[in-house]
Amino acid sequence: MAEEPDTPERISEAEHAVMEALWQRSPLTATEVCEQVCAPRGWSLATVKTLLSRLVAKQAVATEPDGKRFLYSPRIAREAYVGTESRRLVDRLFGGRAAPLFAHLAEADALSEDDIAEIEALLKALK
Amino acid sequence: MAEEPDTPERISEAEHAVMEALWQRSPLTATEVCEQVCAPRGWSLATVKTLLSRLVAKQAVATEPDGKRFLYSPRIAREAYVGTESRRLVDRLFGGRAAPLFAHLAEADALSEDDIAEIEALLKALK
DNA sequence: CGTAGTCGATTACGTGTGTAAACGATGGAG
DNA sequence: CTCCATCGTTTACACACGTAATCGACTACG
Repeated sequence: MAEEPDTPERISEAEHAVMEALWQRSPLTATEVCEQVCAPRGWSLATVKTLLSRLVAKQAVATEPDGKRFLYSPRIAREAYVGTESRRLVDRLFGGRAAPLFAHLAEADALSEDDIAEIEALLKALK
Repeated sequence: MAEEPDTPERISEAEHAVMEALWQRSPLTATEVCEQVCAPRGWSLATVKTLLSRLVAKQAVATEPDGKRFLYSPRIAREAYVGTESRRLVDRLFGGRAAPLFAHLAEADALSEDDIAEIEALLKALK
């Protein structure tokens, strides 16, 4: 019984694209997912089906039968995914500290005016 | 002629560990790199040699003969690597905007007091 | 001078990933 | 009822990655 809390299986980049589609709107059929992601990436429906299967195996998406076909929905929250992914990067590249990442983005001119304003507001809220 | 500016070959996670050793101090021999990275990861010297070869193939590190053995040094700057990697993440997860990343880190309590202070200082400098 | 150790290069092998075709069931059109 | 369009599932395959043993060359010790 219940070891479902899940082994946090890694989601690959291609799989992530599928997750994004599902996070945007769900449940979706495989065909609908393809409509969202196939064109920009030049994928075929078959590819999307494979990715969906793998995501189901990884317990990252759930299936719900709808007549003959299945509907797919995310089983993990976007926040969780985004959280572990950014944490991984910050750990790997910046020794777990967020400030160096921020400094790097600043130096690389990756911060827009809007970004700066927004971050300023967030900072104020944090204090 | 000259397509050396390099195909921006991706550096894998294991390879990145080797790069870190070289960024910290270089040039190093394969054995010296192993001294830095083998123990924490349970790698053998053979593994490090393979990773070094692959990095040489990817033009990410340079070799310089030193008598019988080779000395390895990074051919790409840490800043460049860190830059493209963080950019990739921000693009993939936050639509290219840094502010949402920051917001996420804030919400996840991934920001220490020091981080906040440091970022505040950076912000002030940016304005 | 031969032999043991060491170095980089070559080869190996299992797994994950990207990408997809083939197959089998099934539901809807005629 | 029969056949075709669709599903999801199974199988495929090349390449990247993690991890390593082996091989051929060379050096240094004896």
